[in-house]
Amino acid sequence: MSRARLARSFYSRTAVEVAPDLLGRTLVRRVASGERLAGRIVETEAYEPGDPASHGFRGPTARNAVMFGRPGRLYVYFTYGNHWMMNVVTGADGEGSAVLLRAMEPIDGLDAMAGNRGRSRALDLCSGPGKLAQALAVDRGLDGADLVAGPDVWIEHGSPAHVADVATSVRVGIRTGLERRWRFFVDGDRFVSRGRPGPPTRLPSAARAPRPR
DNA sequence: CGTTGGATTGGCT
DNA sequence: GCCAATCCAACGC
Repeated sequence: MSRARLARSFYSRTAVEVAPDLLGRTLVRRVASGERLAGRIVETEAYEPGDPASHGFRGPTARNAVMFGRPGRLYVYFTYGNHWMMNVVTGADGEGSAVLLRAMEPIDGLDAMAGNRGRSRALDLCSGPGKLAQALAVDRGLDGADLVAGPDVWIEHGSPAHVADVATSVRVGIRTGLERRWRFFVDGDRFVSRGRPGPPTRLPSAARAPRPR
């Protein structure tokens, strides 16, 4: 369990490589009071260049500008009139790829997260992308925050999930790009969101007897 | 400048 | 399971 930060090189890979590698890592938010809010990432989605489901598909705009900048920064956007979403910028500088952070198991700062959420049950704090940003008090102010060297939010090495425990599915809530099964999650983990994707499958490299749940 | 609908959530049936 | 809430970026005229 390492508290060292992930380096820029971690993010300088394709979104499809970074997304499963983020599972088991520790997402950390240092709020203004100095308190540490943190958890174990259990669900991500990859958005690649040329992917019709990606915000970057039609090129850079004011909203998605951070996606087209250097990797290792946070891309935050607002949707459905209520919710902020946290993404990690990946790939080469200018490429326009990112990984959506969808859920984590809260580890540190649960009381503060509960206050931010207006909900107290641990399972309700970070089990979805909108919930996660709300629990961590992340909004537009952190769009572009540097995960590699910034003071507000970062990701530590943690304990990477074993490949055999990682499952994939269609990404949640999109209408195009359904053939790309780029949602990655820790199979059987209680803190994964309740999305409505298609049936999950194990990663090809993870073939082995299923564990009991 | 007006319209549309979204990488969701939570409450109600 | 269904659907309203709520706002703003993107796109079309």
